[in-house]
Amino acid sequence: MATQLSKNFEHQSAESNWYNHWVDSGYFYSTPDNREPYTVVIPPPNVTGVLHMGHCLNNTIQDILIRRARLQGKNACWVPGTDHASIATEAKVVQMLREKGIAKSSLSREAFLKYAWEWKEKYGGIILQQLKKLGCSLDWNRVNFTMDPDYYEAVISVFVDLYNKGLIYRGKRMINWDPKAKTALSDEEVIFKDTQSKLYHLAYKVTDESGQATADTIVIATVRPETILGDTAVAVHPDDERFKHLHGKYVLVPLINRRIPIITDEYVSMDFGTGALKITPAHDMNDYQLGQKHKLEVVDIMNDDGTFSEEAQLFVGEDRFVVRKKIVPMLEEQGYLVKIEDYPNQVGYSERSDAVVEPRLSMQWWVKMQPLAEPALKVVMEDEIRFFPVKFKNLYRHWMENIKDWCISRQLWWGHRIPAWYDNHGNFFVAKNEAEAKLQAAHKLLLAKGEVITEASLQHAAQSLQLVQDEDCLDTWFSSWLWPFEVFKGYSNPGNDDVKYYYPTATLVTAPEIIFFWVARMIMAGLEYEKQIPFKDVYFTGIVRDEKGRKMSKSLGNSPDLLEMIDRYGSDAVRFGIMISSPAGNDLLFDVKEESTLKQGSFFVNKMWNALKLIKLWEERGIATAEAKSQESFSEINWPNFWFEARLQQGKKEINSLMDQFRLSEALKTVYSLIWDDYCSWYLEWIKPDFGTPINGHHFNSAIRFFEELMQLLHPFMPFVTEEIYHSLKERPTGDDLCIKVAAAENELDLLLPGNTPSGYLQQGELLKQAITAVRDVRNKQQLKPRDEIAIAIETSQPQVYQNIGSIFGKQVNAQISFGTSSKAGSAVVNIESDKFFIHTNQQVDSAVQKAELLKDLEYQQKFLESVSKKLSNERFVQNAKPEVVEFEKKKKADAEARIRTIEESLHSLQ
RNA sequence: GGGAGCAUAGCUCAGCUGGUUUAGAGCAUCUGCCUUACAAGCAGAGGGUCCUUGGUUCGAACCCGAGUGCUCCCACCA
Repeated sequence: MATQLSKNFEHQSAESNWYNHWVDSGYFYSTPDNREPYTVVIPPPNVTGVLHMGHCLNNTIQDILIRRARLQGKNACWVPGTDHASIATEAKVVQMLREKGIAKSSLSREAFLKYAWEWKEKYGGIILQQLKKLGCSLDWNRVNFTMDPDYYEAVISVFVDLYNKGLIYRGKRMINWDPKAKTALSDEEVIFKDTQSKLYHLAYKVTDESGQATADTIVIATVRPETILGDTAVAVHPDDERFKHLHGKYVLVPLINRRIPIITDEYVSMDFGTGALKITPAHDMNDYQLGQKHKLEVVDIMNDDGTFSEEAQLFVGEDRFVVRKKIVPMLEEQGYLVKIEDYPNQVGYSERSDAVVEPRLSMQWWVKMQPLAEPALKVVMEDEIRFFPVKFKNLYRHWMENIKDWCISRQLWWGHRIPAWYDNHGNFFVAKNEAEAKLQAAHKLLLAKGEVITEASLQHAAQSLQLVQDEDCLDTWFSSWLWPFEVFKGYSNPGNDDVKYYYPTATLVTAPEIIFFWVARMIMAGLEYEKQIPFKDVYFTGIVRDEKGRKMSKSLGNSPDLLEMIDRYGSDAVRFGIMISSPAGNDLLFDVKEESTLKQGSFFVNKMWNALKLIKLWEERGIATAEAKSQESFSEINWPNFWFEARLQQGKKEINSLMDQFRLSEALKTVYSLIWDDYCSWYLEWIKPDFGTPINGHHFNSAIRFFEELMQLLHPFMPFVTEEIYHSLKERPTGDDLCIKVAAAENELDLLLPGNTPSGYLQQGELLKQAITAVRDVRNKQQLKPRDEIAIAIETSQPQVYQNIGSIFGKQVNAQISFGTSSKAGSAVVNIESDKFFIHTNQQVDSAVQKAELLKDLEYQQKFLESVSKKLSNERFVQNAKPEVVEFEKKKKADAEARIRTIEESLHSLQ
């Protein structure tokens, strides 16, 4: 029965219909069973995020992997979820409040969090809805959020556990301080601006043994002369000859005459400034580290609002910039100032208040990384976890071998609050909740008082205690590092069926920029808490750039509106467009203006749609069911089917191997060309019936079966149009959907090719294609219209090769075919291998064109022969090269010689 | 400053263990076609100093050294 197909694939309605059908049929839901699991956990997008190109690439890749696993008969489980993203979300909420005229500082923590949760309820999860439009086959029964009650508890409990294991400690750290907003800033919130600064050269007096100033001085260079009041050393390079006589001596800080040591460190560069560096541990990141290394005193000369403190001795209560203005003339007056140079440098400004950021020491929480990093490095180096592409192994090793402790506290409210409580004696207690913290405090108190500790006395003492919880939150990554197992409640409910079945997960797909933030830490947490790696393979995607090579970002405004693109081109086309040029780990240029790959994608959809229309047209016109009369005619009739079968199996193997290596864009290119070139351009043309004749039944049935198999191959990449075509090809019983149709395993690929090997069919096919193309080329060059009839005489030593393809050949080039030597004056000639094709036509052949073509070919072959002969006459080549290589060169030589003979004969016949 | 990577057709990229490479694909270009699925198409064609340079080798796009240009990550230099 005839099916009415619309002119185009109507993606807008079809895509959402299919998606709903898949979800309603439960195809994306997974529960443990006896199949092999294939698990992927989504890198949780920010809860308030919206879909951008990065997500699109990342999630398309995951969907391709998951859908392929499903078609391989595995139990595919893709877990969705979102991240609370403390900094980003808090910033958005603060901005929203500011627009309403509410300052965060005017709100209590509770009131702020209420706004934040309202915001999350309103905007959270929009991105997950957008992923549905993209076709992502996520298990919607398993949505997780890093601040779900269970998850929150797991994070807190991991903190307490690591603290009890001695892996979490408190320590001072240099942070970016905003003196205007009086808050700490994360590195991401600091904007560096090019600034024209001045470099002040200051002379420090060197002291003698009694501590008195001598005439000797050492000159340092600084852009912040006001900070000299906090200096606790002067550093020089140990090999610097200019200062060797000063090693171990002391100098006096100008104006206040504090005695500080001269230290040596290779950190100091000899060729910058004066080669001598003042060290101010309290007010400079690097100085702080040097200070730690050399156990220097820390003198903090500033208050939290940027004014000078008592410690400074001078300018107490005055602003840092005022001090800078005042101190320079003072230094000059007293003879300390040697010179002032212009010096362009970068100065950090607060993203929020535009104040110049002040590096400042503060108490933070830390995770000791060394013990966690060692096993996590090992599993990657020994390929228990494989990285694609491998180049990231090096990067990973370098970082893991030089790992620094992880600062996990953030001066934010939105997130997991640090489970530490303080009493007013400077003690702190780490516990899962306030009650437990109080018990700890009570225990300590009773112990100190020497009182008897009983359950009752503890409870009693605890009741009267007042503790204050730490104000800070944990770094977002401190929750997301638990993601691969906690989405299955692996920590909160250890050893449950889900975590046993799904963990370790199969593949993690993520961006290389978070290899340290996230990937490395998940490996650590997985090994620490599940005693197993969290995933077997990590696929690093590229960075999406625009046509000018710029990273796509909101601030540049060069990120296209994805939902609009999906509306216009369809999800399949968008997926195609983004995948066709994105090899693993390589950046991918996405031409937003031209949208060329999107167009290519939608052209491809259209092409397949038209192939479907052709088959439907054949069906309408009736199918010839007559059996072949003989074995010969059976082979001849079925030759295109056998050829395509062979080609298809070859393609499948190639695609499987590419997919196994995560070479997804190449796999897609291979399917694309298999469908467009081999199936549409060659196969369908070869079986196309003559006008007015019905299609042969063997051809029709094979065409449908091949189309189904091609749709199955393409389905992971372009799920919607493939499902639609699959259903349009035939009536299907309920539940017969491409989305879950398990493909034959590679070792089951039945060739069923009678009387020949696949390579025989493939070779014959190549010959046929070559012959057709060559004759068409002659037609073009001789300006023969496709309708002009011609006759071709093939002169060949092995006519049996043409037995099954002769008639197709004749039809494709619109020619009468005969065999034998029948060169005629005025005919054109082409050479395929060592066969000659004489083309007879009623029209006058342009023999100059013919001759030129042949001579060009001849020249090429002669040069080729020359290079091969040269190689073969090189004794050392014959001696050293592998025998098979030499053999091959000999064959190349023989072939070239035969070919040259053929061309010469053809040329001769033209005379 | 430290580390990593890249450089092949106009553009985006393949080219795996050095020898089917006198280097492939897609897009773009050019020519001819409204041929009864598809002009969003069909048919055909042209297009390369494999960044430069030195070396290793019988043999280099591929391995090594140097140079040039670009990109990314980390630390952001008094």
